[in-house]
Amino acid sequence: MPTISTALEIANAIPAGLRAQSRHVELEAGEILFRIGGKVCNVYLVISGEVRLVRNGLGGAEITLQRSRGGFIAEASLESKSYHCSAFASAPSKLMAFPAKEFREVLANDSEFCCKWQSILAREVRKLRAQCERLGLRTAEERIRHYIETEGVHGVAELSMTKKAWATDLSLTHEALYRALKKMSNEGSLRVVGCRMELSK
Amino acid sequence: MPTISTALEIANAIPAGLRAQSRHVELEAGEILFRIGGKVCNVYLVISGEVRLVRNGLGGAEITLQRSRGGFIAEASLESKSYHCSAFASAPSKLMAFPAKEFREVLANDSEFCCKWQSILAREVRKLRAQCERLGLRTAEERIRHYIETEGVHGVAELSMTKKAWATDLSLTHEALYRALKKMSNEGSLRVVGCRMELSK
DNA sequence: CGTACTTTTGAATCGCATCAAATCTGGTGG
DNA sequence: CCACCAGATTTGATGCGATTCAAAAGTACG
Repeated sequence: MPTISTALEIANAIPAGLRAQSRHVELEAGEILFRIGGKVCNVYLVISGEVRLVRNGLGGAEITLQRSRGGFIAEASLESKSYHCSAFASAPSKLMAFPAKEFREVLANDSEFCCKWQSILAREVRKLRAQCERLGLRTAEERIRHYIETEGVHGVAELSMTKKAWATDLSLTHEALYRALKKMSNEGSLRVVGCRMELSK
Repeated sequence: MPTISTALEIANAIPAGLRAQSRHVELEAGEILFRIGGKVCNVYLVISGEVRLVRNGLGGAEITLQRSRGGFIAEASLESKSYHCSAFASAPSKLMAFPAKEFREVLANDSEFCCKWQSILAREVRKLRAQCERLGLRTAEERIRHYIETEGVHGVAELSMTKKAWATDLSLTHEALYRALKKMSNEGSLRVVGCRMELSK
């Protein structure tokens, strides 16, 4: 079975009947997708851009629960009547909206999709755990190595994004990332060819 | 429905028939649970201690994919024949071992458990995403605030661990955590009473 | 060709890690 | 009950690495 990871691959795993009921949603930067407390009408799949799930903390500070640049958001809301957080686009974004009611029904009745859905969730769990470990590393170099080792194959990873966006994923400033890459290149521990990152030792 | 989060609550969500087939496993620090490439015989639930999933990177460096101090490990292995990583106890640990074959069968045939399993996975996903966001924050104070806001209720969190262990969760040294807590207490933005953390502004 | 964005480099600053050591705390055995 | 021990908690001094602010150079695209 092929690996399911990108948003479009996930979209293809969804039964045609349900996919036919989906709407395409486009949001400008800053536009709100749903508000905390609102009725759960849809489950969303982020195709491009960036959507943030947030809650207001004490003193009005905004707490980000999740930043999604691809994949499902609000899946957990399938189990509840109202949203536990708000969502807005932090960049121009494209999404697919699936009606929650029908999604639940398909999940309950289509055992094949049920199985695939579990697979999607399990994969997401594994990916997130690796990301947590990566973010727990203290230096830029360690995070870079960890990324290439876990996201790549045999010490080689092909970036599907700009280095600047990669820096955000690694929770580094782009300056810190560029400097670390150069240092590693100079030391000979990494070869950088365009978007191809190759660990050498 | 009550929130399922601790390892024991998860254990209780498992059908009695399957639970009856589980074994208790105790590991000393350093003991190996399974090796990469080995046949997937069991799925494990970490009750106490700490288990790490690791792979060898290039040059022999060990890459940690996950550190679990409670909850399932190797669920993703349910879909594969052999383990994609190795696992060992990094502290004296207690686990429950469920036979993978039977686990798969129950998951396929017991629709109630199937539903609950999805719920467990979805909850894990949500928790991990919040943790990723937290680890992406740059300062000790921000991570502390984020933890209390997301793991607590109305700005109040009761720690179920020592502050030292909390520091590990926040990916900080215990010294950095202690200092940040004191600074926040002095500034009046946090009240610390034993294990009770209360944000005030 | 111009504009927007990424990539790159530099200098100053800040916060955390590290190493060291003292104090406190809960639990154990004499 | 008290001495003792292991671990948690706390404080101090120092250094390193990332952030921040600034600016220049490169690049893709209309």
